Amino acid sequence: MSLVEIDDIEGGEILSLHQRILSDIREKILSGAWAPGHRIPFEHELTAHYNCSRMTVNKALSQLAKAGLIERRRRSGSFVRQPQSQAAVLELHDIRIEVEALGLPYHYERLERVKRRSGAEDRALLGLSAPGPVLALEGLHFAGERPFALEQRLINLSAVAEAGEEEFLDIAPGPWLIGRVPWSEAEHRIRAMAADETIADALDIDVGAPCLVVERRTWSAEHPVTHVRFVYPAESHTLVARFTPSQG
Amino acid sequence: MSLVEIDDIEGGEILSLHQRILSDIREKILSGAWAPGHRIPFEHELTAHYNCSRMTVNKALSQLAKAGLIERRRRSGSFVRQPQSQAAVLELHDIRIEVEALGLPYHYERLERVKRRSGAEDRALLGLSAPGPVLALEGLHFAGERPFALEQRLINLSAVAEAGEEEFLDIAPGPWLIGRVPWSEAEHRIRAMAADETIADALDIDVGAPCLVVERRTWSAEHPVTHVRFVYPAESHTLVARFTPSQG
DNA sequence: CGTTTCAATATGTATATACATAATCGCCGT
DNA sequence: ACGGCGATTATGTATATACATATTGAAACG
Repeated sequence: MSLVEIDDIEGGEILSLHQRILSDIREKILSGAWAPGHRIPFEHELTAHYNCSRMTVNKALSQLAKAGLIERRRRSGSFVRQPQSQAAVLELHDIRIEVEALGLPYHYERLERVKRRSGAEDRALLGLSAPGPVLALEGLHFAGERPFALEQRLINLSAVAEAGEEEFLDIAPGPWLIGRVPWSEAEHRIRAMAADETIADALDIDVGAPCLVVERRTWSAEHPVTHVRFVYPAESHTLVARFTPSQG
Repeated sequence: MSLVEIDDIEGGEILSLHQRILSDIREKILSGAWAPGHRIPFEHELTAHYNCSRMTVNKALSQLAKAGLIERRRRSGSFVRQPQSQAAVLELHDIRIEVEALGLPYHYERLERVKRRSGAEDRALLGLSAPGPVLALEGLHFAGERPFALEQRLINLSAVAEAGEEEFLDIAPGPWLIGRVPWSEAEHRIRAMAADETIADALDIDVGAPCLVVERRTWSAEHPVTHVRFVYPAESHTLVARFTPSQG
């Protein structure tokens, strides 16, 4: 397979040259080093840089083009595209990735954290029949300095006890959970809603402004794990779900 | 570019060999001719069938694999994969069924019907590169006496000529199309938006009220078929998508 | 001065070839 | 029968090469 050892970002991984080129360029774009509109090196320059054939470079670039990260123009070269805020509904979306795909710095900020015995409302949201300990979290995802999404989350501590020890001060609970709890089932509810005062305040928009609300319940082996509600200002967000492939 | 003329569904389009192979196989799989688990021809067989090099076939198959339609196993061949749990969001959209599930009488009412040559905006929505005839429809779906959703639709008459003869007075174009045109690909965009005057008027809600907007583009064998936008008043509608993780 | 033409250039697609890798089948010896 | 070993096979990745196509910029022309 003609493999090449590469010192990758985290711990030496073995990547094919093709993948190496792909991830190099992707990294440059997502990190913002190459801003939208920037002309990326010509195929023949990359060919020289990686010391490989043009076919290999071409394959990588074609793939990036199909993924929508770059745009290729004959005779002119290849350019970093203006990103569109998109997320596949079908994947458990990671807001960090969405934000970074926009070329903006991401951070998370906790607003509230309460441990309590589940009330009726908590149980309805989680789908629990018996009372038990839950962790209620509220936090803001930022794109640059602007709030990008408000997150309101319940975690069933009977299913994920370790979560009770976490502060979630500046790490979002989503990625944390995904790394720890294998989910077996999820349900999304998507709707529009007018911002009430709490939401308007958090997201810095007007009361009554339209918002997109995505709620997700997740189960692991029949046990409810978490319920989360993401609230996005309407202008900032479109969900995209595509069926049958366009690959990336 | 070594182009090949293909007699395609409507009006000869020019496809590269690579794309021809891709869509051929995709069609076979999506139509059900090759069921999940079926072993698709070996690369060398396709090479012979299309009279091209293995690289070309390989590229197409790799793409299908990345798209998740097929699975490739060394020494064994390539197999059609079990379909992914994607149907969730897709199936949601027969509005009659949604309404009837609520126990309310359903009917559809046409507001507008215009046949025209596609302008720039039409082409952008449909994803067409060249101008051609389109049918623009606007209609209302009712639940009982109340408007349930506003539908704004474009149909590419180059792909579905018969649609030009239909009046769509009280039958919705969605079900009509589904019965006639096998779709091979669809894209959903979901967002929230404030009602403008047109929408508020049609749906009998206030200007500025939040709405859920679901847009769908559908292709059949690489041909754009239709673009449709459903606008729901926020209170009336929640999308639900349930799924389990699919490996791969 | 504007327009037409043409060559240069970067990408797009295809070829033939080569070797690596993973999985399977069948052979073999115990 | 059983387990291991090598040959076979299909895919995976890469090479060098060739020619097509779109677009740009500059030269030639009226």
